[in-house]
Amino acid sequence: MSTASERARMPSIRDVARLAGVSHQTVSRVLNDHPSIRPETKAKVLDAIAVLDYRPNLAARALVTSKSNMLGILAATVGEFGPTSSIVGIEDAAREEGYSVSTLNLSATTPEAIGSALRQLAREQVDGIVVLAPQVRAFHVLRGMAVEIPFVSLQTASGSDGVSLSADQVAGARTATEHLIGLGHSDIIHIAGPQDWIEAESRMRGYLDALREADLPTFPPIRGDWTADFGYFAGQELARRRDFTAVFVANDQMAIGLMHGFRDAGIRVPEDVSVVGFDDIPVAAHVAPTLSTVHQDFPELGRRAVRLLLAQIRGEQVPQFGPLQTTLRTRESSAPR
Amino acid sequence: MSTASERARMPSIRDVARLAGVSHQTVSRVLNDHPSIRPETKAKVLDAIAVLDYRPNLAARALVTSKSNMLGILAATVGEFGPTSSIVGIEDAAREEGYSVSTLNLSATTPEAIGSALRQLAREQVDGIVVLAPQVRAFHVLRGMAVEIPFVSLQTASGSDGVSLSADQVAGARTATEHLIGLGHSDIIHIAGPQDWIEAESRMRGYLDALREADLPTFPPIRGDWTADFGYFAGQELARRRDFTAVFVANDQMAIGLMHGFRDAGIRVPEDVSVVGFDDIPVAAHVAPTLSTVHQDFPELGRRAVRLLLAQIRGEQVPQFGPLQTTLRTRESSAPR
DNA sequence: AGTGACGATGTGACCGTGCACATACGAGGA
DNA sequence: TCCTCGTATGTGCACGGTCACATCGTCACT
Repeated sequence: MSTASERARMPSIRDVARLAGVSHQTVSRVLNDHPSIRPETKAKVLDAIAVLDYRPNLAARALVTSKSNMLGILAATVGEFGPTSSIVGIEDAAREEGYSVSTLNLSATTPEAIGSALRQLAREQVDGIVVLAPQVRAFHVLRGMAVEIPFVSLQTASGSDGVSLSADQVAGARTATEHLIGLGHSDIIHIAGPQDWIEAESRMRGYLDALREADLPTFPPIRGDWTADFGYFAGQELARRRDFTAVFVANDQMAIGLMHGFRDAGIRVPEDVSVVGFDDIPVAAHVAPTLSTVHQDFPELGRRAVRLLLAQIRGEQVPQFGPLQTTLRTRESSAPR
Repeated sequence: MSTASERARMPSIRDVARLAGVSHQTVSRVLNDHPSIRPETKAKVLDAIAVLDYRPNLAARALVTSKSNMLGILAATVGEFGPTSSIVGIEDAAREEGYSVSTLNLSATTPEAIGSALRQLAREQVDGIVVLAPQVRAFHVLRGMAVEIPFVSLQTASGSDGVSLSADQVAGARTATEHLIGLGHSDIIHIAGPQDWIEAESRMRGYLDALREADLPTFPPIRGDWTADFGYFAGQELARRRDFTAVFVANDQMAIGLMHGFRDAGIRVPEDVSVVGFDDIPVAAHVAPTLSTVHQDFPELGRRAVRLLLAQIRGEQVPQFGPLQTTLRTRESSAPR
């Protein structure tokens, strides 16, 4: 029966040292896998650690090393499917490497908001930051502010230059558009994402490239907001025009909404109009008609981001990833003209 | 031009003190809003802080106070829509209260995995933990292990007993089933979630309650895994039986897959069979036919979790939330018999 | 035998805070 | 006038690790 009154202080490195009959520094060496430790001594220390159920205090360690063993995620994505999936990949990969992850969700993408978020993460002394801020504006802000903390930004640029990373959006969009062209469509319109999203721009570029190369007419893209609701209204709007036979939509949510809008307006997919989306969200294969779309591996993107970031942090050779491939998933919503 | 060689050490509380001509303790008092500080002194200190761009070192603070100002999220959800949405709510609310959030995603829900995750968060000295582990097993594990850290668990129990919190799943499922009954259906089957998910049980109970009360026959529920793919196979399977006219599905993904399966098997929704889902995911309003479902406010659930947790941490009166209401969204997929 | 290098371990300082206690000063009551 | 009390501020230590340096023994080489 122990004295309940005495505050249960966690055992420290010195408690372990006392029990093992060594100095606290020796314990520290065992914890950090220092080479010059006699196996016998190491065993004694490990025993003591086990007996006391000792766990190193991360705050103390962070204080003295000014390294927190923690990565930060700065996310400026409302809850889009893609980025959210990447976050899971990031967390898993980080955890595997012994890092914790602190997430910071941003609603606004103003320079001030991004700045203060970045400073917040810096205060937490994260060792590195993965930025998921697919907006053009955010990207510039980041470039502009000289952060001393290593960071990798996800899905912001089309190429990978050591600090940014993404699937090959342009190629994916191009493939999707070429698929429609191959089906005999020559009047293909595009519903794009918000103007300041880099991915939206890339997907639009891929669309334009494919059309130009095939000498087909391009249409001014319609700017959406990624939501299914917008897609619906766009569908109703487009129903008045009949100068197209196919639509390439910048993401699946809008594509699904679009098909709904068409349906309500009496336009059949794919008989009257073919539709291709982007992202391959889980329900894309099951909506009616099933949606042709471009698949990309978001979790893998997250894992790569972590590898890139850790290489930077550790000063190792930064791995050069080629752009992540996308895959076209052909389904019912796209059919020959 | 400054000497680049000298390591840029962050300004500490003592640097501020020196510049302001006071003791470090006075600076500390200013930082912590201590009452006995002359306004004049306070101003001097604040000036110095601004000049040096000083920011308190959280690790040092955590070390001495053994409080980290950080909340942990322990999530054992593969990436389901609901929990993911709640996480956003948690983060926002936590951030507003000045807390950081460290997320830990679990793939397995074995007692060992949960235990080690909990210990990991404890090592990070989080002040409290929100657990999103909707599996029955996880719930028991948590109950079993005496964690000294305050925690709130989300979506595990149907009631709210101060440490757990959820929308009223039973009532929601009951409303959905009653809706089908009201449409004249008497043979209603249920596709449930995985056996060890508490929500799956609650939704099933709501379904059973409604049927029993209306004196209608119940069917042994079909156990799914939440995925649209499972729904699809279930649809094909069910197409062979024709002993029902309505299906209440435990989540929207499976419901969408189910409708796909029916479609491929030549069963029309809602003419031949009515379908109602649960969760109201964003595309539910746009699939064909649009899906009747039960809406719940996941982000609000997350916010409440944080309020509950903070009250516990601060030793305040723990707020008693009634169960969060759900709303039935009636759409095309459910029609009169 | 002397010397240098290396392995194994110990000693003390230090990281940046907050806390307990000490101190200085002015106001108010006996 | 002296003592008490409250306000405003300073002093030193503790938190739990790591780092730089010191110590001591052993072994190889000259």
